[in-house]
Amino acid sequence: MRGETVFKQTFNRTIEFLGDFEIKGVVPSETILTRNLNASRTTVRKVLAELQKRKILGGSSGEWVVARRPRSKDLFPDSETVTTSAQVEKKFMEWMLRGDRKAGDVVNGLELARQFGVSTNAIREYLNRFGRFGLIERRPNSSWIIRGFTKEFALELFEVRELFDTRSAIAFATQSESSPAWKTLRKLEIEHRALLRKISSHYQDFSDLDERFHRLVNNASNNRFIADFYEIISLIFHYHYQWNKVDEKQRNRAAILEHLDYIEALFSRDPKRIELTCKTHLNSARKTLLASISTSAPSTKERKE
Amino acid sequence: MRGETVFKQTFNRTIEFLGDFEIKGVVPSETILTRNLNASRTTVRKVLAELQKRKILGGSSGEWVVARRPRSKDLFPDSETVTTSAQVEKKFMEWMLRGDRKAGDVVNGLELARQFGVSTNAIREYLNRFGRFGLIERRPNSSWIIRGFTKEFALELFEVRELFDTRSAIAFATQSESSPAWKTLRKLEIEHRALLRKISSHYQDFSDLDERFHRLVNNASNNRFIADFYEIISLIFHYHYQWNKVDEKQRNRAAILEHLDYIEALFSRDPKRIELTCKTHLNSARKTLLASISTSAPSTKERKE
DNA sequence: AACTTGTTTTTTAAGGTCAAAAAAATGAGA
DNA sequence: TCTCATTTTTTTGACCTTAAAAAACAAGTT
Repeated sequence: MRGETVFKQTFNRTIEFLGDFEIKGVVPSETILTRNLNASRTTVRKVLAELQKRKILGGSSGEWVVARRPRSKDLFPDSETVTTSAQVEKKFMEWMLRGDRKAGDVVNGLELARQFGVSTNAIREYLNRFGRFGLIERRPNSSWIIRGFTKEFALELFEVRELFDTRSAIAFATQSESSPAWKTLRKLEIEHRALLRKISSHYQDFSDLDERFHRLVNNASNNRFIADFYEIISLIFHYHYQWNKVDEKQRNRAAILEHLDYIEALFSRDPKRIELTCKTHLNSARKTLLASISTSAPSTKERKE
Repeated sequence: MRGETVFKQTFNRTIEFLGDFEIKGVVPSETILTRNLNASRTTVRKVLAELQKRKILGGSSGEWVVARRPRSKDLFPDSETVTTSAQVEKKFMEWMLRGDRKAGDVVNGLELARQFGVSTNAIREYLNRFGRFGLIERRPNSSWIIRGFTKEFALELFEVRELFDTRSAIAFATQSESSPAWKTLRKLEIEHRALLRKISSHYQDFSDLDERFHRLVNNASNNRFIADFYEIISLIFHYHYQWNKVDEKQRNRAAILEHLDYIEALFSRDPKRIELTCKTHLNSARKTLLASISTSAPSTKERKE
């Protein structure tokens, strides 16, 4: 059966939303809530009913009024608001990137299902979607096998990334002066400088900034395949950097400086300069990733062709 | 329940395989059959049992002997040997590319399942895999929606293709002289010339040749993401060209000539020339594809952001 | 006249179970 | 070490239940 995660998520979001309201403040209409909370009216109504039951909302139907300030106790715990698929992703990425997976090993769907506490269906669906990330490979009528988070993987990933990023960067520079992207870029530049100042304590904030910056540049290409590919990059980096803490502060500081060069180049609109700064940045990113990949020997169970 | 398509496929393949044997010829061991037929031993044994039942094989177990020549009547009909997933692909592509799908329309999994005569699971699995082709888009907790086989799609597809193909072509040219790819290329060149001679009657053979040629070049890049992307190209072209018969002979003739130029450039190993011939070819391919896309107006049901 | 909301009904996707087919492992004998 | 018989696991694919979305509609509001 379907879980109630959507309802619980929406419920929590509603409580956050109501946090800004005064006691006896009138709650907006269902339609407006639906839009703001990004859920269907059915779900919103269920949430409202629950809020009334808990005496957070009062007033007769037709006009809801905040009866008491919601407390953090009212929130559903995080553990109940993650969908199965999100759980699977997290657990699978951990299993894949942190576990000592060797090229040629088989992925046992049934075992994963048991291990993760989800149905085989959930695993199957995830594997199908994850397939395009290039870390596993399907053998028809048989299991998936692991290609591994290897040096080759990183090199191939960066080969394509370089092609796409340089292209996007040039496209970015040729946008019209009035494009809102320029403003966003300026904001990001300021954020970069701000982070640089408090780098020693906040260096962990970089990964988010990094993602936003590259996504902005990539969007300029306006190409779904390039955008799609960036999903792969994001996922890999998101999980991998979570666990790679070696020299993190140092690395992030260097990356910020590279970004600033890159941003300046974008503002200059000089293609040569853009290409240069972009490549410089990607080169050190590649180096970092490669350095973190343990050069483990291939499994004894070699893949049969 | 699972169908018996693998068994039936293997059965047919076994019969073909036995076609070369004499009456009373001894059949190879199960292990060897398993290797040759590309199936598991379990399936092979099931096939052998069936063959005995039909008196095609005789002799007591331990050593099978051909008892009678298998007849084509013994084969399972093709309709019973296609897996569900293959059926879904074919039907879906037809539905997607031939049907009058508008951007913004929703994909109704349930209805497709009914229409195609398969389970909803099969559809869901296919959609998940098909998602990366960029023709449909997922909305969480809701249906997939159609992005459409539009002009933009073709342009974005070719933008990436151009990046990848030129890169692969250069990589191809820098392969060592001893690489077997050169021999394959020479063979393909000969095939191209042969086809050119009998173009008026055999022009339909081009699509296969086209695919093999481009795949060869792309493989030189040795990059899983580039290879993966070529799967998209292949699928689109495979289905789309099946139905686009306008000026086919003419188009194919022109394409062969372009290929020959391209091949010659590859042999010359001159990067400039390679890039030029490659781009020329891609430009006309793009033109052809664009021309075949009906410039249909977007659906009235506009997609809500 | 567009926008609410209460109510009800219909559809659809998420996510689970289960049976059978196919694959893989095990064992025993030559 | 290669064979085949038997047993165990795993994948495939169909089915089923329920949460969520969506749609429909009357009645009330701005």
